[in-house]
Amino acid sequence: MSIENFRMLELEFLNTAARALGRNDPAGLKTSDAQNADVGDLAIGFHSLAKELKSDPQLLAVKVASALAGDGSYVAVKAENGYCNVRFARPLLFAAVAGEVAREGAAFGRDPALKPEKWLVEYSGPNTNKPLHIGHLRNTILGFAMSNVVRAHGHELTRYNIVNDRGIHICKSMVAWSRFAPGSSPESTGEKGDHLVGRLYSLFAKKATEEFEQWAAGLGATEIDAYRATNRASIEAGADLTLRKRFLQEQEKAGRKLDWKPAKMKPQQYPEKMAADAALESDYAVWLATHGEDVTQARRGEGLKRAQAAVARRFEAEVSQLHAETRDYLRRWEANDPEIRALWRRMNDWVLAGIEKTYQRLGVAFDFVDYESEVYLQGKEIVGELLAKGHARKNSDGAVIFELPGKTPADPPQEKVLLRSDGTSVYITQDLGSLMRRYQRHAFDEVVYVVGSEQELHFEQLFAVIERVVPGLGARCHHLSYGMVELPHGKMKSREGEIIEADGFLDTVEEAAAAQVRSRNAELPAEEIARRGGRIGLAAVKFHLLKFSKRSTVKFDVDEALDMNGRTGPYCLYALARLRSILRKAEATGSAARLDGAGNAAVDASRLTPAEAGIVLTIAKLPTAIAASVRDLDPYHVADYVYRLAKELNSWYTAVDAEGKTLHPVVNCQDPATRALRLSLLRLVEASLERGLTLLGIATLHEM
RNA sequence: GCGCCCGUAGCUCAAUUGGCUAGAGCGUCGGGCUUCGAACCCGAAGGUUGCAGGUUCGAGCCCUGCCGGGCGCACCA
Repeated sequence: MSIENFRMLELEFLNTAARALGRNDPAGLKTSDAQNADVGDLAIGFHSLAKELKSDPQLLAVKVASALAGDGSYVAVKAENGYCNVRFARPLLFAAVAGEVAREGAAFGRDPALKPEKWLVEYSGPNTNKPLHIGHLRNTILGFAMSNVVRAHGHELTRYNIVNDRGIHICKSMVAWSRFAPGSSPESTGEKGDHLVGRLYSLFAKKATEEFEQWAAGLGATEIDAYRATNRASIEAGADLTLRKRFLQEQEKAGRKLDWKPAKMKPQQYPEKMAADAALESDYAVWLATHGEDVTQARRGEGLKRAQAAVARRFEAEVSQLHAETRDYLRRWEANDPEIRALWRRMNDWVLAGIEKTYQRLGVAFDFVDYESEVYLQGKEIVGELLAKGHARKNSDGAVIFELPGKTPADPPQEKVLLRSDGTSVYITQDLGSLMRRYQRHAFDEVVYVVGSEQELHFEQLFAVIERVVPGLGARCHHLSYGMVELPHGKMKSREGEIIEADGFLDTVEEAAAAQVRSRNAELPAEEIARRGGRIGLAAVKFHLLKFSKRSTVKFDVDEALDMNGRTGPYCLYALARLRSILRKAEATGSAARLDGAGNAAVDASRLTPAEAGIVLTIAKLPTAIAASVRDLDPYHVADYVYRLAKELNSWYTAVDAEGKTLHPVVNCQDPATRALRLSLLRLVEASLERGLTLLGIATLHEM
């Protein structure tokens, strides 16, 4: 039997170890990385098996080591600390890995033993009232990479996008267009469609604020006063509550004990607690007195804030022309008013065309797109079926209720609303609709939703509901939940605060990258500088968004992401470009070796230096990295793989001996056999880096 | 108040899912270009893994209780 890939080498090792212990198969054994490169390539730990056999791990390790000693496949075997470390014969290792890369080609990285399943991945989820922002960027890049990785692992993959194209926020842009910019269009203003509509949306917010202030300046002021007069008691109580909280926090910081838990208190502690309470109250009185000015200010501020919020709500609901018009638009939209529908369709098309341009620029794509304006209707049908089958029930006021178990076993069941009492749909209705439609259409095995961690509860509930509808399906639904993106200036969140729109952000990074290129290659034509800057900038953004595990909050420091020194996209791109420069030189001097079966058979892999063998071993780990990414639903393992390989390559490339002479010359290598080997190795690294970066959605360069 | 997540080197993050001596990047300090791209590389210092218990042959990882932070707990999306 010939060894065709690294996995077979691993299995051979495991099987031999199992046989040495008198077992039929390697169940209970698994390989891990050797402790370090000095001791070997791979290891097997015998701790858990020893426990099972009531034996000593080191004893088993020694037993296996002695069985491997005469085997020509291994050039070093060492039993230590309950591990058996081995180093594979170099020709064997090289042939296995080179053969795998050559044979798999563009599929390198898949798991040959995998039983393929049908997977769906949903990501991006744009709104049609504004352009993509930096939060969408993490989502889209993460989702695209995840879907690449799922397919690379060997599964059948369908990529989905869900477009939020209906609701009150869309109507705001439409009202702004009708009232303040009728007739404007991307053609007339020269703006990208999504930017135009986003600007109209902001314009609505601005005009609504103006409307409110105008009203508040006159009639509104008395309204606020009246509100404050009638609600003085509760306002002051509220203000007092905040002050008290502040006082208690200060006390706690100072080390005062406040966390008396009545339920856990022993009876003899009661007098102690009462004394403590009395002391606390008197200290609070003193604190209030000494913070007199502060207190009045806070009370005034707090009261005003609450009054304003309440008045603003009432203003929106009862006074504002703009908000009334928006509600009117929504009602007419739902009633299929032709005029409103036409405007809606027209503006949506603008936004979608603009967003599509951003997708193209990012190099991401989808196989199917769902529109909420369509799936919410299917959601209603699904809810109807649930009702008919008795899975859900109607409330006294007509809302459809689904009973979910309480958060803890002790809690009562919670009532989840699936349909409002007026029959309109809520958030979960449409997700139910799209999920069932996709399930019926594709009969998928697993589905992954790429959505921010703030929606964990929503998906938990969605999956619980679907589990009741299709038993067993809930467990096959997954939420790829990720953390937020922050810029040095402040927090970035989809529905609050300053929105950093994606195109402008990408422009900034790409221009900074182009400036780097220009400073080093001033002679290049402007278009070429822009092209390289674009690739480097995108690589910087994507790698930075993929190199952390999904849960962590990403602080996006542009300078850090663009740094050539460090764990960055540009660094990986540079390693690959430098490698390709060598290969070009080799082609030019006619010393190139071809990466095919014959070429590899010709190279003498026994000449591999330890550094080179290490690189081969790293190359071989792509299937492992991909498998880990699928297991964790997190592509960062692949980003880690790419960086490690780039790092090892750069190290190898620049290594020098004691006199400062290059240790690993390629083109200049005097020995033809070593040169051929190194060229083969570089082709393997090139293919692996290209493959890894492609999975991350990062386009590479030949020159930087 | 309840639920989920997080707390690891000065900073930002890993740790093959309970295993060998807890590793990287940045920053700091020191070193390396007459030869394939120095847009790089090498070395050093830096740790009571938030605290206190527990389970285990073995805990950064599992359990309990605290402390600190993030997110969530709508007939919003």
